[in-house]
Amino acid sequence: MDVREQQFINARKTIIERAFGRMNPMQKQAVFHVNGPVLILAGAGSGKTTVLINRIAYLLHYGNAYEETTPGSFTDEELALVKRAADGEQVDALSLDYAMHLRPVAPWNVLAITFTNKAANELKERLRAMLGEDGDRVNAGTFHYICLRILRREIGALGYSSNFTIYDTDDSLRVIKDCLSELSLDEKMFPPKSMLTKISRAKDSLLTPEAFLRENESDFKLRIVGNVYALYQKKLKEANALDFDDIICMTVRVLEADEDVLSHYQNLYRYLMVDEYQDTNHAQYRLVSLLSGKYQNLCVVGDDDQSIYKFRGATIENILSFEEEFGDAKVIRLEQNYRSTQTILDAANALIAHNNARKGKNLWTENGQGRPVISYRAVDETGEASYVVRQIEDSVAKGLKLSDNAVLYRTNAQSSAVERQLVRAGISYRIVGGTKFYDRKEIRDVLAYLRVIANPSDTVRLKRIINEPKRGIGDTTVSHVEEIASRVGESMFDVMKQAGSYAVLAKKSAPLDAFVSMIEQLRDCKEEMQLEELLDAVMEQTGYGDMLALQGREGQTRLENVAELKSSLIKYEAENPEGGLEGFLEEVSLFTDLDNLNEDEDRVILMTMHSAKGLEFKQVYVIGMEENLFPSYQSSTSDADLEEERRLAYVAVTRAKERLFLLSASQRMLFGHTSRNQPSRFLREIPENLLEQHDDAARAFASAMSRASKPKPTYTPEIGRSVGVGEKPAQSGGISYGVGDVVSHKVFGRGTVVSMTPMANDTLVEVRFDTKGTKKIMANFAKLTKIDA
DNA sequence: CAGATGATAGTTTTT
DNA sequence: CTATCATCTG
Repeated sequence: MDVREQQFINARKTIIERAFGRMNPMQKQAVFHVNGPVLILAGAGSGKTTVLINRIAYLLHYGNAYEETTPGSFTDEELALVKRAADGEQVDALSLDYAMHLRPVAPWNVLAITFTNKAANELKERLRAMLGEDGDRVNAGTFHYICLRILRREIGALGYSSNFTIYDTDDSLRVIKDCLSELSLDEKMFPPKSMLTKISRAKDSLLTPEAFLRENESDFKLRIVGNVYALYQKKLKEANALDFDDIICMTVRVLEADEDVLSHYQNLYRYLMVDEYQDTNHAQYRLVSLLSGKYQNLCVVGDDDQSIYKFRGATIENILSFEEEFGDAKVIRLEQNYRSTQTILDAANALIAHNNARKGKNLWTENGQGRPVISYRAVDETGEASYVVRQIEDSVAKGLKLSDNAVLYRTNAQSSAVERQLVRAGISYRIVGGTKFYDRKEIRDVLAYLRVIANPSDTVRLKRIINEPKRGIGDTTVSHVEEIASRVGESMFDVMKQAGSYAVLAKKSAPLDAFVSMIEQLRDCKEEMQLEELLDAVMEQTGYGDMLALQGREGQTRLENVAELKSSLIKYEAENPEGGLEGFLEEVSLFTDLDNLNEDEDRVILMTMHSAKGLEFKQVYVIGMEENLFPSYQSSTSDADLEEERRLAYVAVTRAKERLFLLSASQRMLFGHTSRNQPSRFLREIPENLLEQHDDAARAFASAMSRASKPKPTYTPEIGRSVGVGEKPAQSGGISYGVGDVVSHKVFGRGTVVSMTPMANDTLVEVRFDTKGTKKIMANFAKLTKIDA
């Protein structure tokens, strides 16, 4: 290469480098290396989304100019302009771009795949903010969304029609149950849930029912799974339905089946980026490797230490063996953390160092040491929760917002103790996860109505609502209809239309006719109504609204949830005037709860550690740091499972920006039993010099002992235990009543004791008063007297 | 067919 | 403990 070319290239590099001057050296490497496979090992809080955004921005503006070694021909004037710009002189941007001989990549040739809608939306938003319209033209979405786009065009090749419907886990479970009863298999012996999991794993590994059966010929139980799988798949196809796993593996099949199709998408998605690569399963790996097969411009971002979804089929091997799978892949480590204090990172590093199956990384920061990690051991879950609440109150007193505080736990059931204390303290909070909005029965029912209206041959949804509310069409009738339908080869709905002409259905033809004409009437409404009016019509004409209205307070909440669905429907219609009912239903099937975590409401956030991935908070409280709970007792048997739990701990710890609290209780109520657990091994794996330890369990024990030895015993609560029904606390402190007793209060009148919870040196009594509702009262403060019932 | 009653089984879950 | 579900009875 001649001197002149060298000068041109160097000047160009300088200019590009300056354009991305905010990035650290490692981040720059990741941004500029766009050709060929790259693995970016991005530690927690290392700015990986920023890297992805900038990488796309670089592609769209500069193409591959940074690493390009043969710029082609250019004039002396152009060289001069580029050199002046490189020296820092202000030059006209457009002429400079022209002089640099850039070959930018078209936005539609870039595909960025994420796992969650939330991540996809964040990506899209930031792309638009940075690149305007071009940002919008970049293909960005979840695996499922991207695959769905491909399948709507291509699935014909597999014998499905392109208006297929999507079954979620609950729908799939119903199909499995049908399969089991059809094969006369006992649900006790073959739990539908674990059947579904096994089938799902098979699909993750791209095994067809036939292949699955071939592989497991010798195993009796797995052979049955294979048979269920085959029938399940047949039923899905008959219903023209795909489950979540199908969305991925059918796409793989479509691409494998036809070279022209494959080549079309390879050319379209010339630059491929995959976020959270550690969570991909085999099918997703296959998809990615097919799409990138031609140009090999594949960039995957992930953190092997944050792989926490093995139980759902993710294989950490995808990331661990990336270098072998994709020849001469470049590996870039992002280890500088912009989120947490060094103390928090030291704790996280020490913890994760106990794992063996990892690439190895060490996070560091310029943020400074910060405060020690607090380890607090409470007497029980109530004590744990009230400590959290005290700390939250303190933080607010110091000027933090409620939403700077997040409480993380291993299982959803653990939230309730914290909730109780938050309610008592009058602190507003928000729970993420748990029963999700779209998993609520009333929402699923209403959506099922809409789906049946859109497509009467959707049998799974039809069966869901055919007798909800009750309209005299019971199980026997339904199975008669089903049987006839499969015999004459018509849909259930069509059979019901002519109920009169089948002997077994003759007696039930009145309710069946009524149901059919109701649905058909609603179908007509669909044509002339706005979506929200259609929803109202459904609620009214099906009697579903009335049914809920009669269910008291529970029903009210349910009605409110339906109202919420209505508002999301209105929102959809405003944003997608052309979408129609079908469009809405499609969007809904890929929508989850996490997507509307509203960041601007000021509330304490409660969620599982799993849901916390990708988020950050100034103060993080991890509760239940106890053996058997976390790590969970089911994972203590295998090393691999234990390592996954440790990664989960790592994820939880690295959510904290400023302060981290690790809490445990020496005993807690779990499934109705009091259990005592040792502090979690993860606590011991954090070096002591990073921790500030408090032990209230030991203190409470000590003070209970000393008080007990005094001559005049005062009431000492049995440490933190709520007193059960029929039990009375030790006769003391003038308390003469127990749970279930009828008592009298001078203001509230007569009432029944619901619960008694010993507190510091008093007892919190919950009383349901006959006329004044349920109140919580401190026993020493307001005297209650027992009345004999 | 519908309501009631007892038995039972309870991690995590981006789509 | 508690929500859910299969089974029983009117």
